[in-house]
Amino acid sequence: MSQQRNGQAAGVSDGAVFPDLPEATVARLPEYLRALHNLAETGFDTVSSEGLAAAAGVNSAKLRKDLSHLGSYGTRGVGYDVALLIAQIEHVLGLTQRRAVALVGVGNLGHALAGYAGFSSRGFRIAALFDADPGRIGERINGLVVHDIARLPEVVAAEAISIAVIATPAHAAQSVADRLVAAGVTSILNFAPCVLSVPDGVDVRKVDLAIELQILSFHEHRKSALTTLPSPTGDGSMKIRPTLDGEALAT
Amino acid sequence: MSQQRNGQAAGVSDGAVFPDLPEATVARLPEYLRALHNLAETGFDTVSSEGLAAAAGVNSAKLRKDLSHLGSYGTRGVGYDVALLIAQIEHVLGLTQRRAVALVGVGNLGHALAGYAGFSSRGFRIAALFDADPGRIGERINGLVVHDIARLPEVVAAEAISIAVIATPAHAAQSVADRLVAAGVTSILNFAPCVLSVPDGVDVRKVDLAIELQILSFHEHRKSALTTLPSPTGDGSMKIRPTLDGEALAT
DNA sequence: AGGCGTTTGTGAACGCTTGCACAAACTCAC
DNA sequence: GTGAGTTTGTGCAAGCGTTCACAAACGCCT
Ligand SMILES: NC(=O)c1ccc[n+]([C@@H]2O[C@H](COP(=O)([O-])OP(=O)(O)OC[C@H]3O[C@@H](n4cnc5c(N)ncnc54)[C@H](O)[C@@H]3O)[C@@H](O)[C@H]2O)c1
Ligand SMILES: NC(=O)c1ccc[n+]([C@@H]2O[C@H](COP(=O)([O-])OP(=O)(O)OC[C@H]3O[C@@H](n4cnc5c(N)ncnc54)[C@H](O)[C@@H]3O)[C@@H](O)[C@H]2O)c1
Repeated sequence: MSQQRNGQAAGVSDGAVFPDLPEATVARLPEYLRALHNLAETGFDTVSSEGLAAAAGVNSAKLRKDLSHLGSYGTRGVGYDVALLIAQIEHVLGLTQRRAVALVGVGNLGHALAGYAGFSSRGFRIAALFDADPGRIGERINGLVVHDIARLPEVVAAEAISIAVIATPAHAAQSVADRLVAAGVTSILNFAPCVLSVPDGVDVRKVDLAIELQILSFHEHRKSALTTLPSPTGDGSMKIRPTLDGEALAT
Repeated sequence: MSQQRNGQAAGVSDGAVFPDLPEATVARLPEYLRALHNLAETGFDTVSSEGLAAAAGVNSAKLRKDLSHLGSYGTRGVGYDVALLIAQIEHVLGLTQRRAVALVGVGNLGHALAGYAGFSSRGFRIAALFDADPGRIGERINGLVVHDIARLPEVVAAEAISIAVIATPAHAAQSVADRLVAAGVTSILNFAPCVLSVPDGVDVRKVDLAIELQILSFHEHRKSALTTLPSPTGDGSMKIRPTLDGEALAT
């Protein structure tokens, strides 16, 4: 309603905090945010839905509908104010303050994550590292010391940690998740290839590299199968390469 | 139709190769496959849709509908033959032969990926590593030598690579993608936080860690906002902790 | 002030996805 | 062989997400 511009959170906290934002929209807001930051660095003050949609790689109608869920922050005939929209999305995503994140499992992958600069530039701070290997405990990585996993409750409470990343082997992941939940963590990002069971109220998202590759593999499989059948409509845009699968031929 | 059991691909390649498999189903097949492998190692010969659904973390009706798209590979009153279903899903996903994957950008993350054992156990083989940094070229990682990115066309052709992983900084990713496509790669898994533009016929999937965390952050934000309002239905399962956001209070 | 080109916000239609519920099909015991 | 119990495969309806298309709103130029 009132358009005062006292930094972020301009006249938004007057109602509920978007209890019914569609999940698909939530998943895209971070993409818009990244695109907006790029635009801001490039010097843009405003951007049209068409322009932002292109930068984020989505349909412009979808973008407008997504943003309309947050309220009316665009100006017809002009577009969206980049800085205002950044502040608005960051507010909705709860990024107005930097969130503390715990990382459990400082192995191969964990080391890379611990040293990743993209965390802090996008609203997060790795606040603590944990491992169970006595040989790893005490090691310093990027200014952080690796704690014994036994100290989880203590450190989680002290650092006000609510989000954790699991980068342990799969066989340890459920046990780690249980301990995280017991320590008060309510959001988990899981890199181990297994399903985690957690109580209601705890969110889990997973990243499984092999699954992504297998989905790509399916489409590769489908593409190479198409080259074996003469296309009824020779569209010409498909590059016909010798099939590497050689499987449909084996019948 | 005919139920001969000549290893994998039993009487399937007689039609088209699943041109209309729903995308949501394709994304879940790898989950089922992983769960099935676990079950097979645990000694299960058959599994019910209920059991497999629980192991994969999905609804059993959804699982049955997904599998029904592949054909009838279950036995009513019994369940699914684990080994047969594994072979079937692997066939559909195009995993009957190990696929060669190129990895571009052997930095922090790339090192972890290059040493990851989960690739080879799930149908893939890292066939080549590439980087642009002269200091990195020639380095040996896990038995593989890091090639100059300039040798991309040559190596991609020699190793029959159709899938590539991009683990370079974001500012280099589009250029790398262009070179990959030019070299004949038709599927890309992108870890750089940026949108890639590729021609039709090339598939891109992205993994963005910060996006996952920001989605979790949204739900954290929503949860902590709920604790400030007295819940109309005190369900008791929600653990009320002092709000760490302190933002809804600032109004 | 008024008209014109531009862009947002959104109603409505469409397609995809999910979940229920149940008949058909199978095994096993006797 | 028959009946009881179990589990698959699927029609159907409800929900969710996407896209189109357009009126309302805005800036700008005259
Ligand atoms: N390396 C990759 O590129 C990659 C890619 C995708 C997924 N993953 C998955 O990420 C996970 C980690 O992979 P990695 O290559 O880093 O493995 P890793 O073996 O190198 O590291 C695992 C770490 O977890 C620690 N750990 C084991 N049990 C623990 C416990 N109970 N509590 C705390 N810490 C414990 C180990 O001490 C070790 O430091 C695995 O599940 C793997 O499948 C890895
Ligand atoms: N490190 C992580 O945990 C992590 C997590 C999520 C996403 N990412 C993303 O993954 C990417 C890599 O991250 P990183 O931490 O490994 O960065 P890094 O700087 O450690 O490694 C990047 C590597 O890419 C190489 N490179 C640069 N330009 C190249 C080009 N044109 N062709 C080929 N190689 C090139 C560099 O020489 C370097 O070896 C980044 O986009 C990052 O945002 C990293």
